[in-house]
Amino acid sequence: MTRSTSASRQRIIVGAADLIRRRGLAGSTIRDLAGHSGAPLGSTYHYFPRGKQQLAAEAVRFAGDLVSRTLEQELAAGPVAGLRAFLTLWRQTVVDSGYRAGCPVLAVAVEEPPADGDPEAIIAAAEVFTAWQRLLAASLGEHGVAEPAATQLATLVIASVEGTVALCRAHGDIRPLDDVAAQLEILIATAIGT
Amino acid sequence: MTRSTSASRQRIIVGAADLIRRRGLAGSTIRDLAGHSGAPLGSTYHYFPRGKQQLAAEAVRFAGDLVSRTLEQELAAGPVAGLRAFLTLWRQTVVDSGYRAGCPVLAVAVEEPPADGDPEAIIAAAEVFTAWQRLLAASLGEHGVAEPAATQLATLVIASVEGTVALCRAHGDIRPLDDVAAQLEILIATAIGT
DNA sequence: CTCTGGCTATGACGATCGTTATAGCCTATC
DNA sequence: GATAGGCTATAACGATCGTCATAGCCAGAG
Repeated sequence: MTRSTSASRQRIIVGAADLIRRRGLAGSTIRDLAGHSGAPLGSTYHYFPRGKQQLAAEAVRFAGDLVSRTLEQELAAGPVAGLRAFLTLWRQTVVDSGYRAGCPVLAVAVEEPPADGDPEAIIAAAEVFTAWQRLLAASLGEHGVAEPAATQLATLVIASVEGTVALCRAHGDIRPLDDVAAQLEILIATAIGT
Repeated sequence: MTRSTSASRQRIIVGAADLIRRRGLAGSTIRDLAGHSGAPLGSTYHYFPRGKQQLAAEAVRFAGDLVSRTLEQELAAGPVAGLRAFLTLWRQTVVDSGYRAGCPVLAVAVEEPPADGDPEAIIAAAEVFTAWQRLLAASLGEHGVAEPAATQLATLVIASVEGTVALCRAHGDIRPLDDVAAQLEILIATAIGT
């Protein structure tokens, strides 16, 4: 039953990531975090003994890895292809949710970590941001962009997309994302000289 | 005593903005929101009868107007000067707080508005973002940047700075902001042809 | 079949949530 | 110095918070 066990645990994580990206971490109760995937409250503390912070950290890592995999795949066809995939991913998230869902990593990053105990969640968020940024920076480097421009551009892309997703939610409009997409594509294409 | 009244009310708003940019809205209790400026809980509902949402909305507008005024002032010397002032403002916020404070407008924008009643706070957040974006876009237009580039660039700047502030908080490092600043400055300077 | 152990179900703990109500203070005006 | 009203102080409301404890269920190993 190791299989079924993992499945339950995984479903809690997936549900937690979905709820956090909508309501934030402080806005999501452990009961809702569990209930969003149909799991009972008791299971949450069985699988995540350190409580809310641990579950949030795992949800952030899950969402982060999901994006990282897509990013890595599409970057094989070059930085512009990777950028487009990254943008498309967030466009779907925002539009499909009716402008109610954002990025769970950002949601955790803008909240205060607990004063007592390890701030697992925000550390996980920082690691995810770093992972995305490195993937993009490496791809830019491989396509002829020198340092420090490659690093700076990669950070700019991650930051601007995260910020734009929040803008779209506030406005209830996808236009900010499309506007930023247009400028980023020009910027990256120019940087790699194509 | 209209003066003293306004002063108390204003101090609550200022304190609320400071707390929200650190803890988020859901992470800040009404008691803390009041107590952060030394005001009693009762005063909160006296000045803001519609409760937490109203106070949050006024805090967002206060912080937004503060930034708007600085932005408008510095943009008189051109888009690059305005950009630099905008970046410096956020740099101070993040560094001076020891990477514990971010942007209260973004904090509200990434949270779910209440299901019942008017979502005053997130509407205020959207209006603030629009105000900033229009100021910058207008300045770019006055310096020869045609549409839609002016609008797109302005949105890119706002979004990327908001996102970067969150990145800096997560990492406990100011470098993302400096990296983004470098790229944005090149981008804007190039766009206006200087 | 028996037994073991992972998982669920249930309920409770004290603390704290947003909000409301009301009684009293305190200053400005006449 | 009395009066009025803006503001504060205090207590309480039901609901819900994160967390923990424990009893029971149920599949797989012996």
